[in-house]
Amino acid sequence: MVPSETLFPLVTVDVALFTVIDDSLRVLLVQRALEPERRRWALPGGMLKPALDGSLEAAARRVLQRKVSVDVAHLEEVCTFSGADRDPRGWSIAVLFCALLQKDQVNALVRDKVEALEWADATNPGHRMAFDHALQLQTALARLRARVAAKALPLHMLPERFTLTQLQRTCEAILGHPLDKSAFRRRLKDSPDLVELDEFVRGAQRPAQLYRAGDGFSFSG
Amino acid sequence: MVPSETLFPLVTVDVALFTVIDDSLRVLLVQRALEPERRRWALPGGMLKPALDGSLEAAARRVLQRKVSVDVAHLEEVCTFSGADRDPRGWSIAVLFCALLQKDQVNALVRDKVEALEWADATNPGHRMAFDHALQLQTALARLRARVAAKALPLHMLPERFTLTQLQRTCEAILGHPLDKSAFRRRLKDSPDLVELDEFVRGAQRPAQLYRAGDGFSFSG
DNA sequence: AGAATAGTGTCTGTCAGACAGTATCGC
DNA sequence: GCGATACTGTCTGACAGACACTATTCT
Repeated sequence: MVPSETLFPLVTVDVALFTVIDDSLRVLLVQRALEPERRRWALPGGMLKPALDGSLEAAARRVLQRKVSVDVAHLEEVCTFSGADRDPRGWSIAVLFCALLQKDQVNALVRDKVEALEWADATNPGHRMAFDHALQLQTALARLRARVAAKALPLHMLPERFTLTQLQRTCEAILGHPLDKSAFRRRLKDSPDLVELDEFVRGAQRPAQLYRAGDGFSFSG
Repeated sequence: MVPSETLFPLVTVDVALFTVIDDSLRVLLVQRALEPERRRWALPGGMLKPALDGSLEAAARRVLQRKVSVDVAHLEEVCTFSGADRDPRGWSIAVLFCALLQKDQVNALVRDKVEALEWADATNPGHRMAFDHALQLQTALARLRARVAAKALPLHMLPERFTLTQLQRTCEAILGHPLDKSAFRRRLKDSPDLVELDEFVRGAQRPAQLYRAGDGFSFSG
């Protein structure tokens, strides 16, 4: 215990990194290699380093870069968690971020040498989690769902070109319940966030039109 | 400059404390008594003190208690502001809170011995503000407006017993535009957040029914 | 032809804005 | 009665859920 603890809190950033795999919403968990809470599963996170980071959001990007070598398309602050008891090392602040990963980057994650990675079911991760990360995950999930329920489109989770059915499946996976196809498409018909392309996906059935994100698109802006 | 600055950021809490005076939305500003930014107007705020504060929200309550001796009914985290340049003392984090003040407590504010207080127009405070507080105010105001636009009732700004017209005027002051009376009341007709009382306000016209907040009421919950 | 998926049309209920109307007070 | 404010009724258009329908491909 260093004396500065009573003057300065520990400041960490944690990231709930979401993606959709097989129509199920997943969140990235890492198994901690160091004490405290060694071997427990946790959201990827790390200490703020003022000498390296331009802001808390930059710190979150650095953590993701270091742990999984990934640049996420969307990163958004959710809220903070603070107090003397949430981390045994002392009075601490965790700033929670919510991030969306492009589907085609899921396999680009680099497995850190010491930590195990897992894409856990976001609604039921199946591990007892470190610190207050179970609460953090619940909070980030609620924020993500609220945004999608409020008609934000999770385009940052999809490949650059995608079909409306893919988009609908992604929204359904996030929300956890099915959506009506007709209503879903009607809502998107005149959205400036979607641009109709002149390309189609061919499969074992009727071809589906491809779309891309509109130019000024932002998930929450 | 102490060397710990490169390891630990300064952590402060700032509070945008809103109320409605004369049908206009106001925010509490204080004039700084100390450097840096001495004599500039700012949102009330202060350093986090881990030895005193149970959490960042508790720190915000302590700051309000110390600066204006007031216990606010609603206090909600908005987001953080961070970086090396926002405060000349070094790399810093400000955690912004949004608070609502009961109308009948407006005059209960204690003027701190060194700082001047002012209830400034929230949309146009009329001062050049310290640090990034102009941006903070704008952000807190946007959050408040978004909540009220999403049908949250700012009952924490009203006295314990109030009329529907008072409530509507308060919402209008927050949003900055008039609301339709019929639609407003229709929406509240079956709300569990409002309880009809058996009392009326008598004036120079038809008496108005009084209401109080429902038992489990929370501005954003 | 039939399976499978893409995409559309229509009915209906809910809800909000607009606005006119009625009710009840003081003077 | 008149002014003022409280409160209500009704019309209408926007929109979302439900669900049946058509369209186009592959096998």
